[in-house]
Amino acid sequence: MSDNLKLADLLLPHIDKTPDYYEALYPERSLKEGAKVTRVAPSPTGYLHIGTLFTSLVNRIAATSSEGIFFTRIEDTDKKREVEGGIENIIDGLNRFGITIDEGFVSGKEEKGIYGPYQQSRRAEIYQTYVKDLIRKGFAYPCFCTAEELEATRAEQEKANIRTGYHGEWAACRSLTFDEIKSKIDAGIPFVIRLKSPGNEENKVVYEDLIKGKIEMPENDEDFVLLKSDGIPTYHFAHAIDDHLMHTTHVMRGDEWISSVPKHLQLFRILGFKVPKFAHVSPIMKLDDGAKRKISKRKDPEAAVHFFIEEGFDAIAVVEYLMTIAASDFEDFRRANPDKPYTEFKFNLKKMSVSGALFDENKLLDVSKNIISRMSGETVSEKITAWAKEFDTEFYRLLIKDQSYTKAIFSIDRDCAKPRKDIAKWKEAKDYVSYFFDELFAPDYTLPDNLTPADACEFLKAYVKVYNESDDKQQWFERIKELCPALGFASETKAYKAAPASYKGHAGDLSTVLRIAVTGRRNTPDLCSIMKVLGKDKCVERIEEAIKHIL
RNA sequence: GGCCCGGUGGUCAAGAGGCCUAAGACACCGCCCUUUCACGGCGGUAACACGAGUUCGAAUCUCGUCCGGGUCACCA
Repeated sequence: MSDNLKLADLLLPHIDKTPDYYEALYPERSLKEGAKVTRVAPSPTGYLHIGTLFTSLVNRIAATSSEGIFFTRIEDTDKKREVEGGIENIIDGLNRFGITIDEGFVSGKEEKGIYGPYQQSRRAEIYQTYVKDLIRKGFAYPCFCTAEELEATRAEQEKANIRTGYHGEWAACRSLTFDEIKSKIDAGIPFVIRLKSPGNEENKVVYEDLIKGKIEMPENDEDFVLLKSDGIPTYHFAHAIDDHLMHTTHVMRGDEWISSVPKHLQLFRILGFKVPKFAHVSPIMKLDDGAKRKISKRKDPEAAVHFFIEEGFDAIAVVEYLMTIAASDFEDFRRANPDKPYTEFKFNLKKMSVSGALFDENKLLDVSKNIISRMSGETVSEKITAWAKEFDTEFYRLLIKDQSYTKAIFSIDRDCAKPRKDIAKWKEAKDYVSYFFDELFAPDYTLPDNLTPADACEFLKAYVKVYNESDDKQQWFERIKELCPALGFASETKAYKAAPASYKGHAGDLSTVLRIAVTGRRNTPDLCSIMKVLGKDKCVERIEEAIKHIL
């Protein structure tokens, strides 16, 4: 038996399968020509990050556009960084944003698909089988170096101005004999398995990135770690094995991975796997003190997608905004098809930005306003109620007290040809509708400069007498006009503008007075509708109260 | 520092050698519409990082400079 075979058995004695077993276990997928199999492979280290949402969305839409498959895989190979509930946080987060998952973890607990397990910590045996095979073939070896030794090597390299890393002659354990290894193993010294890299730094590897284009880099010659001392693989190795076995056609991930591509390419080649297409997406950036930088989990609240939910952004608004960043032609699609779901958009990798976009809250707000303006009053009312239930109990109680009243409030100036666009996030709604609830009503009775308290009150007193709840919008305004002459105001704005000196003001000014009296503010949606929702008793009560304050 | 990637208005971007006197969207400003505010309409301010080259012709191709970003782990 050759040393390599003996070594393989010595290092991984419990592994009795060969790669063939798994190759047969996970057959090719039968999908239509051109279908993309994509995935997102988060590690459960915290909350769903805006960047993860973004790449998930891109992967999802790429699969959808090609009638392919999008799956999730949990990369929990680093036990130290894992957090409780990490999988739920991420997967349920994706669900919350409407990212449908065809395969893998479809919820925090439930897994679907025949290429599993979709969690790397449960795939140890698979990785080890392939590693064992690599050892047999002389492409991998055990390394017993301690962190201190590695650090010392590094220091020495830096001092001598040599490229750092575990490569070539610096790969101390590369040339260990079988007997040396055996005695270390017998002594119980922990070890990792490293790749015996056949690469040469002088050579170039070239690959075509679907987003960035042709990229040329030095070949990998680093004997990087395949299996950590706990027998769990590093990202690089797990990526190669999993994406091969799960038949991923397009690996679309954050562009921080670009520099690792030579490692991956080498791995795929040595393992005899077909190389998937790579597309590296640029991160979402943020402006910090005038400098552009990647949104960071630690510094930026908006890194956690939960932030947007709390702020009251509708999930679909965030997704649509992300789509505008993801594809430069998405806005054209949206304009041409205002009512189609974004999932019908034909996504093309070529339309993805090469450089990272700065996160633009203004744009998000705008996208959001447009989306909300297209929702029915009922939908808006339901969504706001749902949001309040989670984040503002005081508001929630008011909203559910009388649901038809709540619905009526949010239906004003909605469901029409020119719907209002003044709500961009649910958090704003409370202030926006506060005057509909006595508990929130905080009036400011300050009159515009051109109106005197006396005129205002005289008008209000007269108005109460003629107010008819069943008037339509036109009749409603007629009432105000009719009161104008007696008060010295112009019924028609044009008349006033033609001879401002002859009047104290015009009908519009008096409607402002009424608006202030009823709502306690100068700017609101259509007053006639508001008064109808409020009801005559409440309006009269408000007007009488206002008169007391104005005088 | 080595290796990669990028650089068009404040932001996102269109742009593949002549169609560029450089689209569009957001933001900002002005006007119009209008009973307020929104909406809508019209208009405006504002950009090819810099320097060489290639070419009849460069935002577009090449090189250099500068500036940003990423990466150099038993993290992903």
